[in-house]
Amino acid sequence: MPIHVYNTLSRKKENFAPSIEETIGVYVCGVTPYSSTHLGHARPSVVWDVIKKFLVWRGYRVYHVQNFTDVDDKIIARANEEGISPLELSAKYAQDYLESMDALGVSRADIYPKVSEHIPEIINMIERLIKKGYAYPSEGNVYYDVEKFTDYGKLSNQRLDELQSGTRFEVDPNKKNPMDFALWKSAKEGEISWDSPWGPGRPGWHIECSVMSEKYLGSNFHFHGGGNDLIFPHHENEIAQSEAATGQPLARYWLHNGMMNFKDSKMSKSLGNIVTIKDVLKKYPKELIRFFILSNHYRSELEYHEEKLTESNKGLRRLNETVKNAICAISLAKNRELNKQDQRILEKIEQCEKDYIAAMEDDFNSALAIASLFDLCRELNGYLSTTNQEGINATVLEKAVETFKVLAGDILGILILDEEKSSDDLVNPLMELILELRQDLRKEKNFKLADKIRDKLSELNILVEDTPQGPRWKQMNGQ
RNA sequence: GGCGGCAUGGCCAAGUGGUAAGGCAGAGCUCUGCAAAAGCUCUAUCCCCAGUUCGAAUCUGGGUGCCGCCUCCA
Repeated sequence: MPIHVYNTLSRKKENFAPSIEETIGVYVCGVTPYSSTHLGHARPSVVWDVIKKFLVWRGYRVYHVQNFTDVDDKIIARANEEGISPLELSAKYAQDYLESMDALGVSRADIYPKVSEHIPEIINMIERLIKKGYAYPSEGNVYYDVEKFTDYGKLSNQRLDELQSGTRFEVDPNKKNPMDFALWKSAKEGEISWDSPWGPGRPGWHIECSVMSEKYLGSNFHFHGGGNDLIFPHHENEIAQSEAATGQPLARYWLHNGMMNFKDSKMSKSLGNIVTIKDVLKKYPKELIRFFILSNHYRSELEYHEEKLTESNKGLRRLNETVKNAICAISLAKNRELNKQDQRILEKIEQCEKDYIAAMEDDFNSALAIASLFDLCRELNGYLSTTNQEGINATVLEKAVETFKVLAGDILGILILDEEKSSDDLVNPLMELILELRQDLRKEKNFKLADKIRDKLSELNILVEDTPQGPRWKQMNGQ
């Protein structure tokens, strides 16, 4: 079955069928690192992390480039406030970004190119654009001449005249057209700058992505991604720059994720309604944040509330408990011929994997993929409570656990399997002892004392459950 | 003003022509000494109006409400 992806450029789902030999080129617009990494940044990162892992699991090779725009107005302003250099400031927050992503279990891109390290290439592309007549210098700046690029507006479906009438800011007298945008900005007094044929200055916002995607992925790669707030002007301008310079389509598929909203509007640094990833991770596991994000389709808008996170946690926990219980049960299960019931569960496992793949192949519908995991979860729980003579089969359980480990663990990153038992060497044997004594009490029908032990342990955040296979305990951490 | 998107049960959320996935919450039941966990059963006709169609949540037109972009933004 072929993969289908929704392409912003055509505004419909398209077939995505690269040959298995070719490496899939992915360029995802990264961040402008001038303040702490927030949950809004987690969305595209987690989504693309999962897309990459899914594609790799399906046998493809992926090369992923993600930039840091480490020189820009905001960075300069913020650096001045803090009394450090712009590059020091952006390096600090780029580091914060990478740490946050590592903490979320997001696999790293193959390369994170920075604007400040690609000045010669940027100057080179600007020169190419000037030579071809798509750009013009003016007072130490260089502007892109949008009227020269006849396809301008094709990604965001805008018409140049409409855009102009919507102009809300003062028109720069150096520009031929109000919509022209800067490729090179002349430096103000004392500002960070590089020498160029047009005088000291720095790159405009959009040019770095055109330059760095070409350098690392060539002129016609597979996926270009980012938040849908980047469609205009950022990606529109990238297309104008790259396609004018190379004469080739920039990317074949444009994938845009929806915004993460907080308090009814987009989470963004300038609105000040941000929740940092590191803060959330102090209270909740990374798997929960991923589960929360992946439970929604990547293109839809996602409203963040802490209560929604705790609610999601209950579903996630059920999923994880099922897998843990299955792992525990393997040692008690039997190795015998498969009976009809075993056969049925094996079919369910297969069905789950089929549904999961179909969901992911349909524009990476992780929400639907997760639903297939819950379907298997229910079947497996039913199987685990089997009480008939033949009991449960170890091979079946192993197959189920393996499936969860790959689909939920390796690809989605939402499986939590360790941590319930104490790391303290003393606690485990001690708990064994307590539970053994409590079992004796229960056999003697001394339920009063047995219940007291359970209650007191509960006060210590240790949950005791009596199952057909014997007592089970776990530490409850936090929520 | 222009462009794009969204509106599905108490809450969250899939589904883009054939009669509504999944999660959470709720009710009842089963299992259990009790509990916990788990399982089973139950709970919607898809914002409003008009239309196309044998048939629409799904297509078309109109309306209402919300969000994003057009200024830095994932």
